[in-house]
Amino acid sequence: MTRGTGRGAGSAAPRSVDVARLAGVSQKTVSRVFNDEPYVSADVRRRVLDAAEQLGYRLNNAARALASGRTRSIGVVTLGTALYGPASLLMGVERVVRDTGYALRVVNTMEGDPAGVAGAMDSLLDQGVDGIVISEPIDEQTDGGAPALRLDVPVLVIGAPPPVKAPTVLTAGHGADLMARTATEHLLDLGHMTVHHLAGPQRWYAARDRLEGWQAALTAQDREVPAVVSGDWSAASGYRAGRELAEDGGVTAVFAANDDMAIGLIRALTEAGRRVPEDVSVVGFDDIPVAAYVTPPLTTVRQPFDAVAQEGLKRLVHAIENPKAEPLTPSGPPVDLVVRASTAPPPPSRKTPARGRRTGSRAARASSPPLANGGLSTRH
Amino acid sequence: MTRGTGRGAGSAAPRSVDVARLAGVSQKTVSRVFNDEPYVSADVRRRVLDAAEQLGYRLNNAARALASGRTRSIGVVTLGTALYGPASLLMGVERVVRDTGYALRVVNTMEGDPAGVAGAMDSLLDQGVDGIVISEPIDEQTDGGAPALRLDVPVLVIGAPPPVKAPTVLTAGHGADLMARTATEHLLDLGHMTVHHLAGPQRWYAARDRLEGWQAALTAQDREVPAVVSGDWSAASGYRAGRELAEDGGVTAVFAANDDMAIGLIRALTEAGRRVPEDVSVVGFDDIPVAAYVTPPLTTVRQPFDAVAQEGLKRLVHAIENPKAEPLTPSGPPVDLVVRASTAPPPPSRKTPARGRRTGSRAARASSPPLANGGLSTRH
DNA sequence: CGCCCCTATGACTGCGTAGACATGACTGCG
DNA sequence: CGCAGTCATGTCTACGCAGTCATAGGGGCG
Repeated sequence: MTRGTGRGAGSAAPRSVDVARLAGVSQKTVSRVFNDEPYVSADVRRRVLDAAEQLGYRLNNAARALASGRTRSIGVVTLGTALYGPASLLMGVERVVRDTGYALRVVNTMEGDPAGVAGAMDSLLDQGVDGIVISEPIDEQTDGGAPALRLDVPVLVIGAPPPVKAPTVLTAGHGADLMARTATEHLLDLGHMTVHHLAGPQRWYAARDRLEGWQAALTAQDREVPAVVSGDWSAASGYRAGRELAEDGGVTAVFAANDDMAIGLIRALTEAGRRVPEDVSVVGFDDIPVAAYVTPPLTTVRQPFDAVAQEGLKRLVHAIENPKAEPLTPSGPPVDLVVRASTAPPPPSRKTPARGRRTGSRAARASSPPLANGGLSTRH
Repeated sequence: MTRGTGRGAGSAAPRSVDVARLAGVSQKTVSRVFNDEPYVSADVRRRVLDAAEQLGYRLNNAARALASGRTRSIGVVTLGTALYGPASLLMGVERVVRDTGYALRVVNTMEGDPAGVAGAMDSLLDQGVDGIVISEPIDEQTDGGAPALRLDVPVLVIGAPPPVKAPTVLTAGHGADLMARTATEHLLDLGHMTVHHLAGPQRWYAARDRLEGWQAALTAQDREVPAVVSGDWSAASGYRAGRELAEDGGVTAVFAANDDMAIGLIRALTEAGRRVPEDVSVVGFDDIPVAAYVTPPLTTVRQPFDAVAQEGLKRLVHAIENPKAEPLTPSGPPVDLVVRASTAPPPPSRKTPARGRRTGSRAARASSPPLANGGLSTRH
């Protein structure tokens, strides 16, 4: 019963007529069997499948697509990065796509890519996909009103307001603002007067979304909204931001837009002699796999990538196969704050931003303490 | 000069005949223009391109594939994980594939997936790819001699001995053993008597490769080869391993098969009161983006993912387009050890494994010290 | 008992392109 | 001046499948 993979060298690939001949039926009947069409007797179906296996027959997708007008494939536009977020999302999408019987075509966009998302989608359309998933559309030329793309296939945009015109436009992955808000509130609840924000690049919707959630949490409680420091998602940029923030003695809590930046930030703070979490609390975002094991274990917000991918794809496939009304209201992803050891109540003494400007020469005093909870995470 | 993306609703997609009619030439000439065939006058080419733009024409890939027998696409089999290594490799592959004018189809395999790599390749063959890239073939049924797959397209296997039979089988990404050896030697050079190894899952070729490099380094210098501790690439498994290793006072240096495990390991050691790098040195593998910013900054080995992808793909495409001799001997990737602060000479005193069995109750003594080099990395 | 509908199958054809071959126009050269 | 060779273009058709319609047998039911 082993799958007949490949065919012997030399002979050309068998076609459906060959199978038909061997099974003693018409080519069309073979087609019927392989498409699970009704009105095929059990006996004929058996004969056809046997013949097909014997010959090592497999449907020719090109011919199939040409004849039917559908490619049974879905294209994905992702960022060309190995960042945990985009990568996880892609993996989630792949799984769902394959489960639904579609094939996956992938095109990256690089930040700074002149063609950008438009070029990527174009490339997918060239390939004739039946639907498109856009993950984090960062468009270079977003300045003006980039002439919204017009497509003729349904589109699912993850995490951003759609820059496209298409028969169906779905969105998924909203709710990051809520999660950001929860993270910020966690810090306020611990007693911090306010919370600083280490933002991601503002061209990313995900970054803007988190920033808004942070702002909302602060203004809802009438807290001062400190100036935003920005990074580029990398730990290196978090480190740079951390050096700045370390100079401001008034900083007692920081919400970083992702875990990598949070880790860089913590390093900078530590080197500057600000202990985490005793002097400064830090919250990250994403819950990358190492978050629980860095020093100190990082309090962060877990993103439900799989759920987002699955839920969104389900709706996309539905839209592809039923070009009627767009149903299925998206379900909001659950907020999942993971509290570990990088957050704590603020230091008691200091009340007004003590402008104790520290010089770099003192930096070596750092020492990060042991963690109370042994690095295990607790959910919220 | 904006690209004419999409077409107006209602009207069907224009075909090459439509373009031909408008340009006053034959359909075949349109085909010639779009395939960059020779023997088309500049004038005609212009007219055709103008007509095509005017109509918003784009080649129909299905028809093209059917007529030519080639899909101009390459399939990739990856692990369904967001692990830094596989994800980086995928991104690298995508870029190169698109640069060479091919489309990318992706299929994941999950560890534990019954269909496994065989199923994934099958799915790609169904889609009619012109070539296949397999990244880290972990096959469940590798026990016996899994009936090697037979394919009719060239295959590039990254990081493993090929489990397939195909017209052309290329490999890339070897050399991890060398890098592992270098990492191990770095520790020996610092004065450690021997080096322990925290290995990855042995079903992964990458894991076996690194283990071999480590062994080679030790035996080349007649060092004792300690028992191997294994993990599953995750920081969590590294943490578990770290708890074991922490009980053995003789451990002064550990080479972990990837950075995530190294980070978990360091955490466990730290919690157990073993300081890194004063008491125990740790080297990782991969140089993930946060490696420079964890505490302490991680000494690790950088993998040249992009170079491997690019070099391998170049050869694959060559094999696809020239079904003749397989040329282009692969170039070995450069070893790139990044020395940071997680490695140091061994503690002076202890000469023989001082069986000073420490109890967990003392764990809270940990304290990780400041780093000399401010978290910046230095190359080797 | 005859009519109609449902099941099971086949014949024919179109999908849009590229390959094989044909056809003219032109060039260069003996 | 004529013939071979090159360039530029056209004609015809296969690629392998799924849609459409046609056909033929078999009940159910009035």
